[in-house]
Amino acid sequence: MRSQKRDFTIGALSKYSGVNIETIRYYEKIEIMPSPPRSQGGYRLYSESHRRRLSFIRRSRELGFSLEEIRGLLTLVDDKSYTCAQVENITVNHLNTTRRKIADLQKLEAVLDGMVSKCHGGHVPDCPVIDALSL
Amino acid sequence: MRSQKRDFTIGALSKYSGVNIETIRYYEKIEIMPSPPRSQGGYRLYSESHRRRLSFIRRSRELGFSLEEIRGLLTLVDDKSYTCAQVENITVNHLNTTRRKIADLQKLEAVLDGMVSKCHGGHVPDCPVIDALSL
DNA sequence: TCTTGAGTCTGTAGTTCCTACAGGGTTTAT
DNA sequence: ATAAACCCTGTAGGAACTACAGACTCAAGA
Repeated sequence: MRSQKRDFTIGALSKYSGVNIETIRYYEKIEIMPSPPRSQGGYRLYSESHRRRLSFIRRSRELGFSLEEIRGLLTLVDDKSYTCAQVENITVNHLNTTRRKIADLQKLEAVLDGMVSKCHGGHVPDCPVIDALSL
Repeated sequence: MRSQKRDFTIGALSKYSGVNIETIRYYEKIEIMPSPPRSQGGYRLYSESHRRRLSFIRRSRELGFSLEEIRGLLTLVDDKSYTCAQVENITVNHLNTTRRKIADLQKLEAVLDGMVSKCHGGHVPDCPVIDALSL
């Protein structure tokens, strides 16, 4: 019993992944998602691995990575012929921007949290949100 | 001695904030940045508060917030006539997405960090990066 | 089996958020 | 005063979607 792959259509994939149907087809065209097999009538048939890849892309986009950055990471998944130095290069780079983003978001979190607390106190606080991310 | 505001041109603002000159003018057109005063010859003259606002926008964009989301936060800064309930609404919302993003980035960080360690060990690791953000 | 309605197909055009000129005026340093 | 470096407006292009239009497919019920 390997992986029974119950295929699903593009509409179902869209629901499971939170990505628009049109965007899914767009991702296939620019080759960041693979072309799936088709039914006799020409319908795209997806499986679990597609759903996982697509969810990864969506969430990475929400974190502010460009499709080219994501494509770079995904080649690490797809292409098994990298040297350690190449992998480390891509990975360390991504790790740096990831850590910077975490730090920024935590600053933002602190400011927003402070505002909510003050608001609970009853009077409208002024909003120092710019101070969090203005260098 | 209040704030001595040494004005600077759009090119300088671009350097200080890391935002392209064209993008700065675009932000003015869509009214997410205010129209600054002009010199006799028509040059835009910016001061420190512009720089801070613009840096905030740039870094928020890098964190994956849309201009509309950022505009929402900035109205909290600009408009002093909100009720506490309104402020809390906007803020709590933003706080939720912010925390979700932090959590996602931390998962990604762990995976990338793991890859780098394995790479230091000498042999090319396979890349479980999708697992970090595929639900 | 035939029909009907929801779902999918390709292709093209529109939106958002920039980015890159073109052709001209302004500043500043020599 | 004059050239280099900068800025102006306007328009056109690119990335990453998003929204049709018109035709085909599929599942389910009469």
